[in-house]
Amino acid sequence: MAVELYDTLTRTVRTLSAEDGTAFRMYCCGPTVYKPSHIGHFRTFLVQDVLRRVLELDGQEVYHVRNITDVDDKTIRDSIAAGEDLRSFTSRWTEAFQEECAALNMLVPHQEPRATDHIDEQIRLIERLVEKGLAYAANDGSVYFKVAAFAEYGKLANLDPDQLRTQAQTSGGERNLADEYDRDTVADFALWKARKPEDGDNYWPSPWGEGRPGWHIECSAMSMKYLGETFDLHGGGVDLCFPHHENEIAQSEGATEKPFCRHWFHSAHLMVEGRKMSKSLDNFHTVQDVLDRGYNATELRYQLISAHYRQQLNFTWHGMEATRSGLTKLHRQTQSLLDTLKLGPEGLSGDPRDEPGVWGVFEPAWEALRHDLNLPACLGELFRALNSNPERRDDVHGLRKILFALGFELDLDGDRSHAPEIPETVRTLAEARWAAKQEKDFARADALRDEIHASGWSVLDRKDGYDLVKT
RNA sequence: GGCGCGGUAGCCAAGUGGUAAGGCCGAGGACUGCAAAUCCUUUAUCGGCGGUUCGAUUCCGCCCCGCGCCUCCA
Repeated sequence: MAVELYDTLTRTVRTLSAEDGTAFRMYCCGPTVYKPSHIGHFRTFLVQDVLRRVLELDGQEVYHVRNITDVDDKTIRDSIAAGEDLRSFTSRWTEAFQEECAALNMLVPHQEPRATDHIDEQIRLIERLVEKGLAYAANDGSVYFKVAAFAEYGKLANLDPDQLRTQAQTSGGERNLADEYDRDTVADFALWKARKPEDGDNYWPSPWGEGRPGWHIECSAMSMKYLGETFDLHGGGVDLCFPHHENEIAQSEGATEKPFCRHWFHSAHLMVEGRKMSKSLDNFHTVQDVLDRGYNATELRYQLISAHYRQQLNFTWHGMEATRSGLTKLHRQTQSLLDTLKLGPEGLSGDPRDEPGVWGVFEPAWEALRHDLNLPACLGELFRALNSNPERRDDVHGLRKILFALGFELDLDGDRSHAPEIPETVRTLAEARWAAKQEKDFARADALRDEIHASGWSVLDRKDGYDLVKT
């Protein structure tokens, strides 16, 4: 048994393994905390969450680190605008992020290091680079990585470093804005940024004067601190491929002369109604936006993991409706399986990671996950298995594992306990209608149903009675 | 211009060198006084043109269309 995943660096599907033979060490680039994360961010984090669940179901011990970037232009700008110090400002947004992760039923990383808690580590890493001639201090007190000194620069994003060095314009023909500091070539990137007036109180002492770390260095410093100089997997959205991860490789491998990480895991972007979503455009939906529309977190989770991770996912409200229907079917069929086996909701409780690898009819769904985390295929096989009317005890083990991998917590048999109180007037009307129906006075029965409907309730007849449901 | 991804039923979306999973919606049927729910059945030849092959949606070439990245965006 093994889990296979596409690796961005080698452009091949490779088997994942723990280099040290014990724990699989994965680092995921986390959010920059200055406003609510949008559902596109959560797509990436959810896909990473599923990967971790699959690895753990496969019997591997996973050590999962996801950073919090709490110092950059935007966090500084917005905290000052809010009249709040950076630490408390970013702490608020970090907590908001963590609450939404919990709502989406994501496993909590083993470490969630913050950039500002690791300034020393970052400075030491920069010092190593300066000592090795891979970085230089500019006149303004900033320190830059010397891209020309790192021969393999561009290997992850498959870009030509010579071209990058001389590129003064972006594809859109705009001036390359990256050139606002004093450096040798446009491709060189800042490891340390000299203090500027607009930084307010947000600066730290360093061998090169007061300032703050650049964008990429915190991930190199923190991943290596918690996972070692070579670790197993590094993940993020495709947009991080360049420059962020390319720069991380340059910094890290430049300093250590060891491979930085063994596997690169990038997930494609979420689109919204056919358009790209990003913090710089104003078209993003937050988790709260989706909840406000009346969808629950499980429905959102399902939608966000339902496409293959290397494929763009187009989020639409129409799609959310389809997802809701699909989840309803999943509930129903799962309940049906439990009923067949005379098991209560507890039949699916407990931690399936501790159970033996028995899959029953759900084996194909598991195979789909193991092979490059093929979630659409997994969902297809899940439904196919349920449609086959499984009735063996072993099948429940398989279903429990698949539901764990997907992170779905189904509210089985829970509808009645969560149902709102039925008003006495409605109950009376419903009793009267049932009596009328028994006497085959259908005109009166229908009239009473209309009355009940006007009170906000629907009557659903069964063979031997009826249910009242709030509309 | 450079690098990369995709075009499969009304919608979403897997997949394979030998005639295409699954979900949603729709349709037909069963059930029901009706309605809802539920159950059953049912809906494609895979962007276009060539090539390789006994055979291609799947491999190769060209073309058309859409999308992403190319310096601080997951």
